[in-house]
Amino acid sequence: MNVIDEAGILAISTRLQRLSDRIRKDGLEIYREMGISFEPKWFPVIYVLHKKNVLSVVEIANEIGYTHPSTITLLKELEKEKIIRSKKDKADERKRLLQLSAKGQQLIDQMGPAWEVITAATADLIDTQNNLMQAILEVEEQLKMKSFLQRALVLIKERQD
Amino acid sequence: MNVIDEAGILAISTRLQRLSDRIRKDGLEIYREMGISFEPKWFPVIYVLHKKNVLSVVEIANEIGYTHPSTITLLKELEKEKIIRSKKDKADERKRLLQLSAKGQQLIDQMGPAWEVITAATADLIDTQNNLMQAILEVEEQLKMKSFLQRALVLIKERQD
DNA sequence: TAAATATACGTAGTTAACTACATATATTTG
DNA sequence: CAAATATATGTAGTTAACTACGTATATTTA
Repeated sequence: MNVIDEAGILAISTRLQRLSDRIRKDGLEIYREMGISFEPKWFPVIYVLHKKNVLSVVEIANEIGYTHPSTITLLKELEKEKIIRSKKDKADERKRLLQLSAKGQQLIDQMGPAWEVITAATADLIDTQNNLMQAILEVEEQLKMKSFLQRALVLIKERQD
Repeated sequence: MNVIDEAGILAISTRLQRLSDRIRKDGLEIYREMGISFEPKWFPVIYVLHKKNVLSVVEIANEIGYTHPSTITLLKELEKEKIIRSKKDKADERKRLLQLSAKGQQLIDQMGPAWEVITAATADLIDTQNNLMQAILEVEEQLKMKSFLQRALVLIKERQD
């Protein structure tokens, strides 16, 4: 990956994705290694239901930052696995409310130690001069202030003058 | 995305992907804004052929860090767009050699300014206390020394003792 | 309060990467 | 030098996200 490495900042999106992928793949292995039948892609949904108890489809989607169709696909899988269950909201018939099942609760208990391991291993991995997690947080702050596109548009405008 | 944000380091893979996606989408807009008909996903291939002139399929795949089937799909698209062309390697009949076409070269010339803008806008975006590009480089170095999985396995082993 | 709009959920199809497998040519080895 | 192995390319099918669009219910407004 010589050339992409040389391209540096210009290929930052590709690099971020590559890194994400690598970490996710190893994440799957870690769960396996610890005897937990769990897919990393389920993490956001499981985690949010663990923290918030009962949420609707769109609420979950917003919390985890996915679109609702993607979320629905995940929810279907998790319901099939009997990790979560759903019921209609009586107050608002449009809504479907999701929560962890007993099996899901058990899974959470099992996952506690795995999460500790993953957290510690990640902390170990990113403990460098420029901390990756901090960098992500800082860039997300920057994006809140001004999007990447807006920054570029300013530069394009400057060039035209 | 409150909860995922709170999960912090535990959801780092999700965060990296989200960031990559956001930058890529704005990247597409930047090219459009500058009147260049170009998709960000083509970048790695175009860039490597710009730098190295003539390469085989697998050489390109290795350079850009994708699998060869993914690379073949990209090459097909680019050939259809007449941005690159290919010929058999006479010395090794298994190989197909790729290079930029005249149209591809023109595209490169057009893209120079866009790359400058993207580079500058990215530099602006990630110029925070913990520099994202540096953090990526450092983590990649860490991974070379010891994979994420290996780090986790050490911790799992410690727990068992 | 009927009509217009907004919200919640769902389905269908797309995208951009992947893995697994197949085939052709080249290289190495018994 | 024939057989085994390695390399290069290609195809088929999968995955995990997406966008676009449709329907049902709730809310707002003329």
